[in-house]
Amino acid sequence: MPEGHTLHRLAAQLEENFIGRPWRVSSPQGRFEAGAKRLTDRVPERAQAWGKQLFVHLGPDIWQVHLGLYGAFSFRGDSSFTAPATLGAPRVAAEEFTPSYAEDDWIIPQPATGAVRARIHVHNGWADLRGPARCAVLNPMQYEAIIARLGPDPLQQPVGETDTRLLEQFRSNLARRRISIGAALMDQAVIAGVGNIYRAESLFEEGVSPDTPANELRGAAVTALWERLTEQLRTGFAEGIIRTLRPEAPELGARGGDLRLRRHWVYQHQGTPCLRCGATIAERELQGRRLYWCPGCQPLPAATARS
DNA sequence: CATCGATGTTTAA
DNA sequence: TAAACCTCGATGC
Repeated sequence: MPEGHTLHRLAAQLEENFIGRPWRVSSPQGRFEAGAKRLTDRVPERAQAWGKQLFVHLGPDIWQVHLGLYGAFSFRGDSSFTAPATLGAPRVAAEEFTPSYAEDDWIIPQPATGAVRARIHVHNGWADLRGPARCAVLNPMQYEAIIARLGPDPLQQPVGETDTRLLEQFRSNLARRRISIGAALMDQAVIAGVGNIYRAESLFEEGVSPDTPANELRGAAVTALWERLTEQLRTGFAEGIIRTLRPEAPELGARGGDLRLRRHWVYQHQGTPCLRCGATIAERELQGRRLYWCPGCQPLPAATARS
């Protein structure tokens, strides 16, 4: 589920399995051959996530990966290579296999199946990247240009802390935009890492209408929205899935048990009663993406309501 | 076997 | 605002 939390998990996973070790990079599919050739047989120094962007630093070269809608990494290795089967868009779980080793003691990877853009390989395992929207080698200037276009990422804050500098950047980014908060949360220059699910679920939990003009949100509401997104993204990072609805939520009472498998308050629940107020959850298209909200819990503020 | 849709972004019109 | 792009599982005939 590649919203920001997935990319931070990915960066942590790459740090664990790949950083500080020589790696081999290839492009079985062929569409990243030049980049793979440049990166292979070197030692990656740092993996970094910022919003939905992933960067791996190797001296002045930076490997940039953006998963887009359906990009994913899959991991395989021996028992010393601890990694989930996949990170990113949903993929089928890998089957068991018995590791074997080459003369140099490197694990022998299985043949790539399907469209593997990039394969990264260390002595005890490997990862395959499929379907990314971007997979490129950047120079420092190109990297800086991309970073400059990204807003603050709530996951840049140390766990348990609020970085007021980042919060104030979010606040001023909203104040300068004449678009709705629903549109603003999807703009990676306003806040980095939020996607369609976190947009819907954070606005619902804060009781904010997606149609509220971004520059009319009150100060306290901006702070609360930032804190809410921080909490939701941190939970997603810790658990590896986006779950904003919990069976033990007080609003659910005895219904919680029946709702164990439901993860979201409003995302993809249009046409059904809101679990908080009973109003029918609404859905429409906004800037080419589906927008979900509860008209009962998220009314337009009276001052800006249209007649 | 064909079509659709998805957690996203960029480019063109 | 629309189309293009990247991939694959689910759905439908």
